Amino acid sequence: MSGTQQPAVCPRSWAADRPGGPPPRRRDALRNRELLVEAARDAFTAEGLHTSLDRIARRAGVGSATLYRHFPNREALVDEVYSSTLTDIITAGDRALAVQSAWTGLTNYLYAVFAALPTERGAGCPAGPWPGGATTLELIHVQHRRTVNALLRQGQRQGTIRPDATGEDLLFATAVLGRALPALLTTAPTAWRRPLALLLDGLRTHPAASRLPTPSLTTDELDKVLLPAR
Amino acid sequence: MSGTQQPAVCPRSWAADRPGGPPPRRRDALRNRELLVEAARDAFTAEGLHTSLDRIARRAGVGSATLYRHFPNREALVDEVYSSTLTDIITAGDRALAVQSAWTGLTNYLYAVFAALPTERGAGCPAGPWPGGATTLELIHVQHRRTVNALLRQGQRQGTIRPDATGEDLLFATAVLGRALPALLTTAPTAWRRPLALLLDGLRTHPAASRLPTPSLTTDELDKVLLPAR
Amino acid sequence: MSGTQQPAVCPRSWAADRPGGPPPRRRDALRNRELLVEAARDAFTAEGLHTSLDRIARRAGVGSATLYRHFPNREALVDEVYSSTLTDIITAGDRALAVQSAWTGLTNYLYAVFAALPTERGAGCPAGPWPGGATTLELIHVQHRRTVNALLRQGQRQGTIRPDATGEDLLFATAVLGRALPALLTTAPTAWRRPLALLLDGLRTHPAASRLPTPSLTTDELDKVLLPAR
Amino acid sequence: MSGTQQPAVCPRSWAADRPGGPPPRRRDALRNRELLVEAARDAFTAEGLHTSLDRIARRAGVGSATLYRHFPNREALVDEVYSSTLTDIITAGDRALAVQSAWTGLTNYLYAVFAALPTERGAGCPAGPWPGGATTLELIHVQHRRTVNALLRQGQRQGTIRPDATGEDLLFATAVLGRALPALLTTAPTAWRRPLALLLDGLRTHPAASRLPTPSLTTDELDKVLLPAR
DNA sequence: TATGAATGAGGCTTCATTCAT
DNA sequence: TATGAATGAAGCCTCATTCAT
Repeated sequence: MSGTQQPAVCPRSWAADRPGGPPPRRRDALRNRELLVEAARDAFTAEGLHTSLDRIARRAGVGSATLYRHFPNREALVDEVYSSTLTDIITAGDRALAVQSAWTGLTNYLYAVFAALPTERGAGCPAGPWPGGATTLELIHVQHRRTVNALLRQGQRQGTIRPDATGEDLLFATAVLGRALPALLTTAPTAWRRPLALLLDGLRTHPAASRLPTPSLTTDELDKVLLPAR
Repeated sequence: MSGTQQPAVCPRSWAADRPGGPPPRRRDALRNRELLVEAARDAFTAEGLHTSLDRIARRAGVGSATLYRHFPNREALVDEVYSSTLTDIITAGDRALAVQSAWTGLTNYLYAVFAALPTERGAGCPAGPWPGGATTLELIHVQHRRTVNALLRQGQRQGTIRPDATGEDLLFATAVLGRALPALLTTAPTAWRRPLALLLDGLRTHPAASRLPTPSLTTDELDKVLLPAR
Repeated sequence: MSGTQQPAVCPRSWAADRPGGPPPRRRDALRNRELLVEAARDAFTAEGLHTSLDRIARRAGVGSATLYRHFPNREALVDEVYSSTLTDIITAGDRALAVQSAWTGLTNYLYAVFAALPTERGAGCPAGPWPGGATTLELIHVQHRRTVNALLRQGQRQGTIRPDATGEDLLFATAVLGRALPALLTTAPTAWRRPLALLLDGLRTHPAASRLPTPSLTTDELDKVLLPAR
Repeated sequence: MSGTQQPAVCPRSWAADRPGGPPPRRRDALRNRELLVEAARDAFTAEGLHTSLDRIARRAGVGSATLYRHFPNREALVDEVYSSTLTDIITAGDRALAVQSAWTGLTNYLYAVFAALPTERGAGCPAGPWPGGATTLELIHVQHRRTVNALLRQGQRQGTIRPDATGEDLLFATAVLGRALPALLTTAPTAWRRPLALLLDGLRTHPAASRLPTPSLTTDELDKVLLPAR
């Protein structure tokens, strides 16, 4: 997604080469920090944002106090985990707003957002409601809202999006779909494309003869995705 | 039309008049059982399937041990709570399959299902993945799948539903939307209608000029629904 | 001290014989409650109001969750432990205010208060500052202040107490002395009488030829009392 | 008059010019040591003898391991912090013993001691019991005892101090009052003078018409001093 | 050497489950 | 039988102390 690091949206990435910032961290500490973020990403994706921090620490192979040294509370960890996603989403939003056709922009944008969420280099997707104070998640939400609202209004002016749809409709629908992403991750990581396409088709004024992308989930995959998590 | 009680789908409802079953319970025991199921329904709907069982017992005004006497584990309770919904869903499915137009049937069916979930006499909706082994929920899923698949195929034969959609598409989308119901309950209990309508519009071959039902969520409502849970 | 139980000041003693109140507790639960209060009294007295609640539970021979069942937080426990002391102090205050000579009243009152604190049937004495929210301790403080202020003013009007002393002087001095009581408990439980007598002698207008009460601490006792606690 | 440094009472002050001791430290090491002692003094005074050592290190701007390098355990740090106070106390004691009137000497001495405790160049005052093995505090106590005993006996011989008072009485009383100093520090740093004056008035044989020094605590100040520590 | 980092133990609190009455 | 009570395990978090750089 976002090839270049945008400093403005990367509030915590204390890169070691910043001259005026805090002194460069120790090698092993950085390694541990990485391990923790990875473990947290996995855990958040697999078990939701409310997993046991102790378990995250164990997963990362460090003591729980080490986790707390790096991240004074759950929110700080959440923020860190999702900060790269924030970058991606802002980038995708800016790009979409620059496109002539709002419809194309919206389509591209939503695909980009969903693609950014649950990948190994992206950030995973928060399962369920998130704990208060996680400012990165809130920023993501705010940015997403800004972009979606702008594109929607523009599309309605251009006549490609049904006039009775609201930003809230789209935001709610994408949030709901987004929450299902973790369940897809291991089984069918791109399966979100089809419901998204259905949603978009339902949203436009003059549906062209669109084709649903990616193959459908199989029955077994659906079972895996929906039935009791662990 | 399966108006009559189907034993096969009522695995635990030890009705007092079953001849071969356990002996008829004392009046107060039955009363307690009822209270527990009610309390559990409310609690599951309000706080998700992982609420404290202690709190459910207190809500019901009985001791926690009484809860365990009636339901040996959480799953048994979950099953019982959702068993009535199962009946509703089966009924709605049978009714839908009897309709000429599969499209009309499907539409009616889905609205009926969602309407059945979060009501006081229905069952509420499980928030998030459920604990292992909850058989009633699985049965609901099986029945739902049967109905949806049948209607979908029929609609495609009748030319009203896009041919590239699969049952899995629809099942996944409705499951995902269903998981968002609890969050809507207190704020906007019918807000699911609009995303459902969008989905259906995206699903049909020749979209008539449909109108989205119910007013949209407001921005504030959306925030309440999506932002940090309490 | 207060021979008869005064209901008004005994907010938590849910005696089993109250008809309209909560149902009588189970025998063993009451026993556990007693054990916990005893253990807490000892622990508070010996190690201050900030001891580990876990240790109190262990001392009482119950699981820590049992402690929390009986007392939802530290303050509730503190309140319970010191509620009987509150009764004593109020009683002593009322009695002192009824005496003609404010000087006699004050003397008797202070001796009574200190006697009520660190005894086996009294309540022990909070070592150091107490955690917020312990309303019984605050009530004790309020009552004590009321009584001391009244007696002091009266004594000054009667000419027996030096006019430049304030209620705050006396309250501060007694609080400071009170905080030393736990250290005395095991070694010389009445040793507070002599500093109290000195204080009172310093407080009166025409010091009669008073004698200090009780034998003085010995050198060894003083060491035990002052040197590193445990 | 012990104006000069007395080695016997300075067990840990590894001055750089001691011949037989450890080799002279590097300049920055000495600096760090100073910083640590300062930080510890502040922290002990403000938060009691049980503050987090980590916080002391951070306050001093050094790593926690540096603290441990300089002071192998908490007690060593406590000792060092209070060693300068020890000097003050010895000095004041010697001066007092040289005065003709034991009463005057005692009075001056006690005021000097209390004045020495909570100042920036003095040492602050340990709040509550101190951790085992803090030898400087013990030395302080020994010296204090020596002085108080001598003055008391002398005063009793001179007829100015009541004959039934013992050194232990006075030592206990002053210790108890001393423990309250930290609480006074921020609110009313000289408020100890009034209870001390009361005590002394209670102690002398023919009380002259003394006046209590400093204004009394106000009600609000008393509350701040006594009520729940944050 | 001085440091930041790591850690294990311990305190607090809640909860699912079992037990004594 | 139904109950309130008890419990142990687990999560959160902090701190004294030790370790690797």
